[in-house]
Amino acid sequence: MNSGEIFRMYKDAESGIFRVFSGDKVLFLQETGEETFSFSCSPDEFEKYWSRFFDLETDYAGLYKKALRSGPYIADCAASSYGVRVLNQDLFEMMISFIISQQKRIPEIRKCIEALCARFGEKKCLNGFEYHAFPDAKAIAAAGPDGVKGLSLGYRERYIYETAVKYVADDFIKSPAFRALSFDEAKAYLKQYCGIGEKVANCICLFALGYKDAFPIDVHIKDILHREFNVGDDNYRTLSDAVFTKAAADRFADFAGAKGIIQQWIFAHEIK
DNA sequence: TACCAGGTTTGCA
DNA sequence: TGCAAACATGGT
Repeated sequence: MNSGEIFRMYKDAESGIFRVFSGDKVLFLQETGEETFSFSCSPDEFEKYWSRFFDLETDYAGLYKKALRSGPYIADCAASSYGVRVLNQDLFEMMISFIISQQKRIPEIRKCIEALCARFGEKKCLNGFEYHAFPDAKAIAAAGPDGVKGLSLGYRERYIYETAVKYVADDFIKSPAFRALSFDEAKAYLKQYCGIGEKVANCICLFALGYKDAFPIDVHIKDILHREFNVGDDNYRTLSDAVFTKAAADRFADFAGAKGIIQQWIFAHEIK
């Protein structure tokens, strides 16, 4: 919830109930015991959506044990990130959310996303609880290039509008064929959208498309790869993304296929 | 005040 | 192909 992979999940301070928003859905979660939770959805909706959303088919326990044996730093990250899963979120929501994320801190990202939802998201109601869905691409596109003004998006306004317009017209990205692409193919396809570069494309692949080997390189990860894994000298921040990507592949070769989960545990640990 | 943020685009070698 | 500057806005 606080590890920068989902921006619309909140804990109600009074009741302790978690509210999880995804696309046009909302889910209420309550901890009922030691690692047990009640879900507000029907068993059918759980099977059809939330089970995959929470990535319940992936073996995190095995990865966790492996991480604990992988040197003190990774072990620390795994231990302090116990319970952090890499979710399978809505594609368009991740595209827009991570376009917004560039050059912003997490609290500001949340604010921008909520503002976007308030303006363009369909108003919905579940059990008396009113909320705004994440906007449909059509709603953003229909409002025109000036429709996204006044939301503190800055230069990202153009990226968001153009991405919404392109997405509306893009039948391929909504087809099963897109989901069948390889990781590299999907990433390259996403980068054709304005505002989606290497890092954001990796985030989308990891958080929406299930490519658990995606390894987004951002300023935090650069700092960590330098500090903990001896990548680069004092000018390491000027090194290209490719250098960090290769370094990560080398350092985390043991986790091939699931590097993105390790990345997320590292990230969650560092921003705590 | 100066610097920086889960970067990307643009323009120029 | 690769590099540096420009890009809005808000927080520290």
